[in-house]
Amino acid sequence: MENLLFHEIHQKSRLAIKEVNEVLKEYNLYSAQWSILFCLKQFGPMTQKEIWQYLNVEAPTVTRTLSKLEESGWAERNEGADKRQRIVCLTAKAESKVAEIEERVTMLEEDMLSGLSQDEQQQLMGLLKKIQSAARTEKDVEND
Amino acid sequence: MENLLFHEIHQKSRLAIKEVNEVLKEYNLYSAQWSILFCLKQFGPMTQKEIWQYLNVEAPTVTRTLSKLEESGWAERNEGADKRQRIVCLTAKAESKVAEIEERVTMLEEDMLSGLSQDEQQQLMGLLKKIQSAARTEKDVEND
DNA sequence: TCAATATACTTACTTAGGTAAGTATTATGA
DNA sequence: TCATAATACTTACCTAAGTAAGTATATTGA
Repeated sequence: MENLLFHEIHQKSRLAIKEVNEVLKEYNLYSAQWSILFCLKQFGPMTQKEIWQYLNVEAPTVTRTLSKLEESGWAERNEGADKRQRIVCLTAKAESKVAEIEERVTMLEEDMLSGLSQDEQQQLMGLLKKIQSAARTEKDVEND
Repeated sequence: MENLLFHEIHQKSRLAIKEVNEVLKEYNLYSAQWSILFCLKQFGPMTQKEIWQYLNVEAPTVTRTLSKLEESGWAERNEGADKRQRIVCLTAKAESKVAEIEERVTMLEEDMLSGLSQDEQQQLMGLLKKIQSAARTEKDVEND
């Protein structure tokens, strides 16, 4: 990565994960696991496909992370009507903890963003969204 | 990761790595390996510590990546005056290829950023830099 | 001087994510 | 109907990066 912008994005991504993990340590969780718990809290029971589509990762990533969440008693996978699907939901333990964790993580993120005004945060988001795949060059955008 | 800003940063970080890897595939390289080659091209021979400090990663990460670069004939590690240190440099093969790779990667990155004006790119950089470790809250900043 | 400490790097183990290929189930079309 | 194709998930293998602990060399201070 040599454009300084991408370098900086990569750095901040790693920093955020590191700091979130520091908070999650107390719950024996990691950032990727938390992202799934948060997802389930927000949307209720979901198939694995719905999870990886929402998080924009590949299917195997979710399979692996869910295996750990299941082992550690945060999530459950049940057979769906379509037997290929597995319906994922939070366990009782998770239900009782997720709100507390969310609060802690939100506070951390607000701290990390405390150097930016609300306006700047929105600006930042807007600018990030303009970064696109190189497969989609200027011409392609016309076909939206 | 639940603040949408951090989610977006994480997504773009992964997207950039994925696309850079696509270009590097042709050279049998990966993004982390390229970041070290680029570093050596820019600064000349360096110790491993200088590399991991510049890239802001941990020492073991550089050890591992260099082992692969050495195996595949892109980098060399020589003993320094201080025998604890290993002085890293590019091989002849690397010297002859690095400029070409840099051009390809730069073009890709420009494509990905083509939706942003020069001004917006600088804005984005400035905003990213304002994201800080939560260990450094507002009060701490005073002590700079 | 030389024992204690610090430094540079490595090793072992873990999470996170990607691709490719495999399995089981469902949907489709001749 | 039933062979073929598509879908949902899993498995195996790879890169990337972190922490903790280990090794070898260099530095420091009593």
